[in-house]
Amino acid sequence: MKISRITSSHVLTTLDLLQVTYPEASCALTHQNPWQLLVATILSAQCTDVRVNLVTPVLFKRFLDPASLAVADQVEVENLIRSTGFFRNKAKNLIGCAAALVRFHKNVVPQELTALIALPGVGRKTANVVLGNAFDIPGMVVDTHVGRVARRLGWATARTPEGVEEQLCKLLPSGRWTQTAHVLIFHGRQCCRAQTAWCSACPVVDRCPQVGVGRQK
DNA sequence: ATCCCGAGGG
DNA sequence: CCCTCTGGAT
Repeated sequence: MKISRITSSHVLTTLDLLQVTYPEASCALTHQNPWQLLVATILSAQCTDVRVNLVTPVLFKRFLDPASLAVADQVEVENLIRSTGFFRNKAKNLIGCAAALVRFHKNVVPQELTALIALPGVGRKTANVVLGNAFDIPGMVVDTHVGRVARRLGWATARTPEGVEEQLCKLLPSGRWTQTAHVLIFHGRQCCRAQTAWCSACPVVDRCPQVGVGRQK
């Protein structure tokens, strides 16, 4: 199958199959607005969404908006988010983030990648999650897993992460960018591995143009 | 004991 | 590139 024959709906179906196979890969952060999503995403580093969702309601009840969090006592914030890990860094970043929004962004979350990354505690990954899930702006972090799996599935041909990102964003339907990156990472780690692919156990073998590439487990 | 859907700093 | 920051799950 050539790349030109890969359609959006074909990709979507494949994605759904992968999602069913790796349910834990789906993003389950609860939020009502970009600000809450930003906070939840910062907290989600090295921590499950379930644990993040346990602390955010308390945090948002105590600090309603960026303005109140910006002047919060760091130790109080630390105690509220302790169970999400890296709590000292996260508390400092959360407060710093809120302060930057107040100071430079009129209290609202910016919609530009560079502006988001400039916020404390916000890197490429967090920024892309916020852009995609809160503003529906295309973008995803392409690591080696995402690149390899996307190429094997025929969804991308580019060799650089940036090239793959561009091809995937064009191919994928609105709002599926971060979810796709995540599910491809899971698939790449657990089944479609770099050295030994496990095609006989692959949930999407029949949709893969390169079944049997490389060594097989 | 080891791994994790990350970010920042050396 | 390598390290560190942390708790919780496995």
